[in-house]
Parts: sequence; C-alpha cells; structure tokens
Amino acid sequence: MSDFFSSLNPAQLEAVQSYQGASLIIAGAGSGKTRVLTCRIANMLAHGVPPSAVLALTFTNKAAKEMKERIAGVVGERARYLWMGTFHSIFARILRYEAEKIGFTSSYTIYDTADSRNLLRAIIKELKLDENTYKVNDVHARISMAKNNLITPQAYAGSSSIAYNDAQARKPHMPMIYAAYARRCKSAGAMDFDDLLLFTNILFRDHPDVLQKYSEKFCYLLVDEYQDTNYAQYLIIKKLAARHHNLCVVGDDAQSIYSFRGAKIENILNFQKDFPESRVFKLEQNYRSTQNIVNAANSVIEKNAGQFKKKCFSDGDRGEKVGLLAAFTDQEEGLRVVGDIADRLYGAQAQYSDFAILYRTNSQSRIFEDSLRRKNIPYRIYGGQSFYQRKEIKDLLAYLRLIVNHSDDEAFKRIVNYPRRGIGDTTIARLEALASQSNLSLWDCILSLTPEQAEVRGAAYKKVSQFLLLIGAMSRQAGEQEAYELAYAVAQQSGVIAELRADKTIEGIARLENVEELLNGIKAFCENYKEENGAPPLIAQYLENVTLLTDADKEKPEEVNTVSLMTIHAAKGLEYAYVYVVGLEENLFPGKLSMMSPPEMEEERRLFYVALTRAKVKATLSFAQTRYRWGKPESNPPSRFLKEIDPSCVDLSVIELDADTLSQDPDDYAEGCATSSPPRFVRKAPRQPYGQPPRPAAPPPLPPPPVNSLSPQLAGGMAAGVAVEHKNFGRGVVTNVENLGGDVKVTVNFKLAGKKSLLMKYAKLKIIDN
DNA sequence: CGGCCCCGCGTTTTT
DNA sequence: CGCGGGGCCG
Repeated sequence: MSDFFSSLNPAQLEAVQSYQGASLIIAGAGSGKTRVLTCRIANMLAHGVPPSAVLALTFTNKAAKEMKERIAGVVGERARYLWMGTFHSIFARILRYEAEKIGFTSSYTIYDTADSRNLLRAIIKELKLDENTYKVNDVHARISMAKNNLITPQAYAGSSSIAYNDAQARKPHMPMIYAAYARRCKSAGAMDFDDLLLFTNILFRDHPDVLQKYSEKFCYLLVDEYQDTNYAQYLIIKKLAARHHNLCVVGDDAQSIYSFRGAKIENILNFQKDFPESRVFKLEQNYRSTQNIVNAANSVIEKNAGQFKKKCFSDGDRGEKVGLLAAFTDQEEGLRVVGDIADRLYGAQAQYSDFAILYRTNSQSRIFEDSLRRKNIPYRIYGGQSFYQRKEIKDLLAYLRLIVNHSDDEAFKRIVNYPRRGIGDTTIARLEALASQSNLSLWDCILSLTPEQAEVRGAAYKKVSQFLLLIGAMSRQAGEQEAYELAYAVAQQSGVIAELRADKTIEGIARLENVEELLNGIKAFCENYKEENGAPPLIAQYLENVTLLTDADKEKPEEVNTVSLMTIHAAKGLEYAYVYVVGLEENLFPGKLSMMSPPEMEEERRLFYVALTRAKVKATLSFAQTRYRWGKPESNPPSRFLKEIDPSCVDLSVIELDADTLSQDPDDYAEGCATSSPPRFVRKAPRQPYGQPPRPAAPPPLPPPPVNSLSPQLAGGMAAGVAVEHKNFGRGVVTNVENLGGDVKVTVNFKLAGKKSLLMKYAKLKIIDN
C-alpha cells in the first residue's frame, strides 16, 4: 500500500487521502485518474470502510471492470463486495430488487434501442400518424431526452414549452406517442435504457424508505466521468449522497463528448455550487503524451469558452511534432495512413497494437480496412455492428427473453414466426390491436382469447396456441436447467439450429457459428458467475448482462496484437503510442450538424481534444480533399481544427513533400482553409488526380494496388527467379508470375512455408537484392 | 402467407 | 453505397 502511494505526485496523493466529504477531482487527459480512483478506494478500505458501503459509478463497463481488477490487485478478495459498475447496470440491479414497488416484476426485461424503435414504429402506425413526419429515430430521441430530464408522459403532456417545441417541429402528437410507448413498455414488463434511470428516480421519489435504505448503505459515492452525466443521473447521485455527503466526482470538462445523449457539462461546472463545502483537486500533469501532443491539444481546447481553469503539461520528451497527411481522395488517405503505419512497423520500433486509427463516424472504417488487409496488417474494429445486434443472435436471445418474461412483446413478435410457423402479419396485427385495446401483452391477450373469437380463430388460433405451448414448455425447463443447458436446448427445440443448418451459404454457416459463439459466451458467463457468487445465475441475469454490455466492454484490447480501428467516442479512456485521427474535413469533423450551433461546435472541439490526447508518442492527422459519401463524391476543405493547433507543434514539412510526390503541379496551392486563414495545408486538386481517373460511379472492387508507396506499377519487378521476402512466410523464390486482369498472381517457393500462390494486391512481397 | 424487389433513408457519437 | 421496410405478386 505504501509502495502504492509513493508513486503518486503531490496532487494525486492529496486527492487520494482526503476521502471524506465532497470532492471534485478535475483530471486532465492522461493524468493518472484511474490510479487516483483506485488508490482512493484502496485507501478507504485500508481505513476500515467496508467495501459494500462503497458505490462507484463509471461510464463504461470496461472502466468498472478495470478498476475492480486493479483494486483487487491491492486489497485482494474484498474488492468483490464493492458496488462498482455503470449507472445502468447498478440501477438495473437495484430496480430488479425493488421492481414490485414501481409496478414491475423482478423479471422485467430491458429493451435495447432496436426494440424501442420497433415498438415506436408500431405505435406510430397504429395511431395512423404520418411516418414521414414522425420519424422513428427522431421520436425516439425526443422521448429519450424527456426521460433523461425526468419528464414523465403526464408531465410531457402538461408542459406548454414542450408542446410549443413539438409544434415547431410539426409533431403535435408527441405526447400521445410517448404515453402509448410508456404504456406498452409497462404491459410488456420492459424498460428501455432511459427507463432504468427514470424509474430509479421515481422509485426514490415515491418510496422514501427505499431511498433511505440505499443512501444509508452507500456511505461513499464515487462517480467517474462526471462531465458525462445527465440530469437523471445527477439527481440520483444527489439523492444518494444527501445522507453522508461523501461524494467524490472525477472528470474533465474538456472531455465532455456526450451531450447528444443528454449529458450536461454543467453538472461538473456547477459541482462547487451544489456542494459548497467541497474540495477541488486538479490533476494537471500528463503522464501519457509527449509535450508536443499535450501542447497541441491545449492550444486547440483553448478556443472553447467556459472551461475549468487548468494548465495541463507534460514532463516527458518534447517528442515528434504532430504529423499531417494530405490526400486527394479518401482512398488515398487510407493508403497513406496505412503506409505510414507500415513504415513504422518495419522500422521495428513498434508492434501492431501500438497503432490506432480514429474516425468521427463508423462508416469511415471500411477504406482503412481495405488498405490494412492489402498489406496483411492485422486489425480489429471496435464498435460498429455489434455481435449482439446480429439477427441470429437477437433471435435466440428473444427466445430466452420470452421464456423469462412472457409479456416481452418485442421478443414475441421477433420469434413468433421464426422459424416459419405460418403465423403471418395479419394475425399479429390483429392480436396487437386487441392487446393494445385491453392493455394486455400479446401473450396474455392470446390466453384471453376464446377459440370462437372473430379476430383470431381457426388455423391461426391453433398455430399461435402451439407457439405458446412451446415457449411454456421451455419456461418449465428454465426452472430446472442452468442457463447454458437451457440456451442450448432452446436453440435446438425452437428449430433455430435446424433452420441455420439448412442454409449452406457462407453467411449461413457464419450465422450458425455465431450462435455457437453465443452459447459458448453463455457458458463462460455462467462459469464466471458461479466462481464469483457460488451459485449459477438466473437466465434473466445473463440477459441483463448482455443488454447492458457493449461488446467493446468484453474485449481486452491489450490482449490482441492488432491495429485498432474505432470512433473517437469509443477511444475515450484508451491510449496508443501512435494515433491517426482521420477525416479532418469540414462537415465531417467538425460534423455538418455542428456548423450552426456553437455549443455543438465546442463539443466537436472537445472530441478532437480527446482524439489527440489518446496518443503517447505521435499523433498524425489526415484529411482528404474528396471523399465518397453515400456513393457520391463530396469535397470539403480541411478541418478548421487543423488551423487551431499551435503551428509550432505541427510538422508542416510533410505537406511540402507530399506536394512533390503527389501533385503533378506542385505549385498549385489554394488559398484558405475552412475560412480565410493562412493557406497552410491546402492544395487544389491537380488537373489529373492521383492514380487512375476518378472513380466510376460503382467503384471497382479494389482500387489501384498499394505496392510500395503509391506507384501505379503492378508487377513491380516481379519475375521468375526473383528472391522475395514475405512477412509471414519468410524468404523464397518466385517460380511463376501470372497477369490476371488487373491483378498479378505470383507463385513463390518459400524456404520454410513451401509453395504458395499470392496475389500482389494483398501480399506485401519485398524483393531481396541478392 | 412468403418471397422478391424497389425505394428511401442515413452518418454522428452509445448505455 | 448498404440496409431495412413496405408493397406487390405468385
């Protein structure tokens, strides 16, 4: 323990030691925030605070897990009894326990975003509202905002300011939709993500005894990433802290990047007003990055108004300047970034996992994937289409959900006719109308039907009843079997496995493998749970875990040696030696929607700040003059953020070099970036853009080959008898070269690996001189 | 009722 | 461009 403390700087030590009362820890990027939180909790435990009296709320599951592990490293066993997790997972747990008090059962299910949207779509349709006016995503966002601000359907309907706002947006029927949505969630025994926070507030508001119980229990509260809390979360914290006043919040206003989902940066800015007796600690020394990176980041964030005063600094090397890569097209941007990575890799100073490519939007990932694949560089994408969002996974999970909670209508609709049982849309539509009228779930509605009832009878009634019997039988099994056995049996008995087996396509096989992976995942969860809790989990617990855990939470980036690709949002809290922030163009980063809104522009700038500060050794920024969006070329000037960086931290020479190598007309520079400022980085498109003529409307499968640098040459000196080297296969001799329309197939006899046929496009073959 | 095709929309970002 | 939803036809 004392060893632990000796590694802390004075500011950190102070923040660790004064654990009583209210504290605000302003933790700059890379300032050892996790270390401080970890030590602080360890210190509390060392002073006799029981772990079960500590509630630590984090923003991601990953952060919680990491911290728990680190605390366990110091205090061992006892770390298990800490209450540590995300707001959503902690309060889902409390709500499960207290469900009856707010009219739910403890087996309530959690609707994910897709479920919520499906339900809203159905409601909008049922209410016969215009689906173009009432766009599902927009309606959902409005309801979500309302819930985050603790506005119930009743309050929503009663608010004139909301009514005015909705009228402005030409959506006067929002109150009706919200009310119907809430009613349907309730009768389905389901809560959406926002409900977990809303209902926790309702629980605490309406049941003072319950609030008292938990506020007594949690003597010490810690909140990480406080700048990302929304109003609902803020109020929960405030209520829980009211009893003991031992509240420690940690955050960095400069890294607030979630206002789009209701996060209020004011929460951290106003903390001292809320808790006048609080102490403030500032962690300003950055241990992560070089001076150039920290200074560059500082110079950018300075452009934002309303910051906490702090002066982040690095004691490390001055380091390399921030790099810039200019490209004419998005394709070329991919080649250049990956080429740069390859150069550093082969300089042997770095391994794959030292690199990250960060982008603003997920759709940018594809081009980098292509380039990486072609160079045989292993990579991993975080986020994007998650495993748990795949159809086959959602289908199987829907069975489990329905088994646990028969009222889960979204699960019901998803699988009632999968695999095909001859239950069609008409039947379901009728049932839904009926259920909605009588305020029943679909399941209960069917149970209440008589075989003579006009709406659903005869064959349809029989089929639906059979489905109920099938699920009912599985539910009975659920009482006797462990989660894994149950899930396996369900996959079999439901016919899902048979259905997938019948599909012999590549995709079909992949789907079957995914289901297998899911089953393995359930098994692993069960074993892990048993180890921690001594008893097997209920299937409901598994489902909750699945819904609230992103798959980013389940992966340990350090474990795999690959280049990482992710959005900047997903990169928050992570660090890499070499970071490439790509797509730095107006209307992309900063995004188009932020152009008209100064607060949103500031958030984009914070996002850029987050991106830069992920880098330990070198940050490289890239932009393309033209990029394909929705299949159409689009040209935007370089991002204003580039100009905002203190020029002394940026390596501008790269641009000059590029102009020589790339442009046919090196003197052809344009004036002005995004605005009218110095023409520092911009170059007009040359008359003849790089490489082949502009891409045709439907781009060819793969663009010009990336053979060494940007040479358009294909065969590149390949011929029989040439000695070559391959990264994985080692050295060998070329025995044959074939020209296949636009691509070159090379057959190589490797000394160790034997004969291989390689496509020049994909394999990076190096010619050995002797 | 199920399969196929066309159309429209989306790109912020995620618990 | 790629996906999902809705409409149409067999």
